[in-house]
Amino acid sequence: MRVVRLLRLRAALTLLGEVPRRPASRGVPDSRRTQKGSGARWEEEKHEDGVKWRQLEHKGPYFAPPYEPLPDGVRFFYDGKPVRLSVVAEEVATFYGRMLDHEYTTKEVFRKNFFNDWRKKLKEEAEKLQQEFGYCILDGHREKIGNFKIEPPGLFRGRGDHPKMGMLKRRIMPEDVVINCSRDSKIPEPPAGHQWKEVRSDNTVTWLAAWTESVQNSIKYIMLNPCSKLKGEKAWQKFETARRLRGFVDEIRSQYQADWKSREMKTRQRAVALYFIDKLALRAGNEKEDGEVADTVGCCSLRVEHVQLHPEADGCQHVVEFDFLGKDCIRYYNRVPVEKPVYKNLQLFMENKDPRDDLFDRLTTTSLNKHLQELMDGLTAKVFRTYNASITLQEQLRALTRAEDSTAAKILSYNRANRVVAVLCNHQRATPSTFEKSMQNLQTKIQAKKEQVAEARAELRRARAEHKVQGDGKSRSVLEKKRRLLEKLQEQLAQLSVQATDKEENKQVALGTSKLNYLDPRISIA
DNA sequence: TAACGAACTTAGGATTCGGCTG
DNA sequence: CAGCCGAATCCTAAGTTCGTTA
Repeated sequence: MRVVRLLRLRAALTLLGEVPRRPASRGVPDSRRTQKGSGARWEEEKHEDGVKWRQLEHKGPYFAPPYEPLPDGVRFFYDGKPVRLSVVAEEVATFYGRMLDHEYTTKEVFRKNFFNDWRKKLKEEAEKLQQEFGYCILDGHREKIGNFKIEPPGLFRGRGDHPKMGMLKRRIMPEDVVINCSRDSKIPEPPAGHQWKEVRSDNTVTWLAAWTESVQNSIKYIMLNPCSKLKGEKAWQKFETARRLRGFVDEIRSQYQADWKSREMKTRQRAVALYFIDKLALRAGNEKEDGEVADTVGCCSLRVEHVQLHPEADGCQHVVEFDFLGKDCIRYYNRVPVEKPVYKNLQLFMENKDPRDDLFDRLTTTSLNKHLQELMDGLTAKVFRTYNASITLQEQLRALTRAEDSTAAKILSYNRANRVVAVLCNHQRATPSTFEKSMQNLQTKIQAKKEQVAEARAELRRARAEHKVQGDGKSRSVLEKKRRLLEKLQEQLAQLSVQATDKEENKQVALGTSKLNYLDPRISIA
């Protein structure tokens, strides 16, 4: 399966072609609101600065029908909860409902067949929606949209200790939605009896529709799927920037090391922060408005209470202990030995401060990124995460694999390398709810295998004794067979315990995020 | 220059899919 | 051949970055 995926990636990559140059200026070009000639060929596209498309046509977002109470006596429940059904699914459900009194419905086969077909109907409908609303035409090509459904209303549940949890996320109506498409395209039809808030034609942005969400008052967008050319090229550029960093990183490192001794406090703080971003792959850490969102931090927003200094720990000198909640309220806990000047600087930064004070009080993400921009065109804090994730993957793969390995061995090594990256980036997950059970199953298997091994060992001993007595060819071949059996079983046992270790180590590590966002596919392919 | 806002990427949990196994 | 389990996909929250505005 994974091999197939890589092949697909390869195909996608060869399609990507030349990487467009980054626009020199991000100012709004003249073409912002005007329609330039359409129908240009895909490969020959050369957009002016900041222009994302020449032609964009789509059906607008899909609005799920609003809830209407069903007439008395017509209610559908699943697992004790009322469910809302589409017209078709509802009709099929009534077919079953009409037969409730009949003894058919007590028959397992009848129930199963009905349920399977009913589910098929729901699936068909999802496919129909995907076909109708799930694609747009961008510069003459049909592209998949990432999220074409308007988010349904509900109670907001932020992550972690969110001050706004439980607030109502109100229903979005067409009157809330701004549509973005080509001026000369077929303007999407709003649902019957409604109007769009606005229809505009801005080809300097990539979104197709947008609305303001009612809990945080932020804008939500409908955008293209990651497999689209637009997103693919952007991802390609991201990895190109990370690759370029490789040529600068040595010098950047010597520079920030030198800056640890700068006379200016601001520079020292920046140098220590950058060291953490580089070495530990911490996020930039923008300031957040408190009371509006959960209290989480990144590098620049670390507070004194988030670090502890140990002159000596774990047999190392100058150990820094980090303990804070990062993005999505995922805990970051790490003890790292650092260079002496870093340690001394941290002592200095923490002097005469309260636990709630900023560790880097002279530093903001803006000033840090401004500095990085001067060191390399396009360099920002997050590039270090991409760079370090990709370089780590490459090094791990180099160390773990050799060309003659079997595909299975390569996949295992790839997963190992992937895991090292996920740990670096602190990509965690909740231990799966099924973990205990499946681990138990595995342990049972291991136990059984151990018994088999013991049994085989005893049999081998017996065969050996037998051979000593008999000394003929037949007893020798029995002995050999027992020996091979024992070896095979021992190998299987080893395999199982590796599996168990793997499972245990993986239980809290999420591999998907790094695979998706940080690992340059070209490294995987190579 | 700080605050704000827009646009885009990155993230974990829930849900669905699909291949494997006993 | 169902039932299990990990992977893929969906969903949308939570970040980063950069331009604009006060």
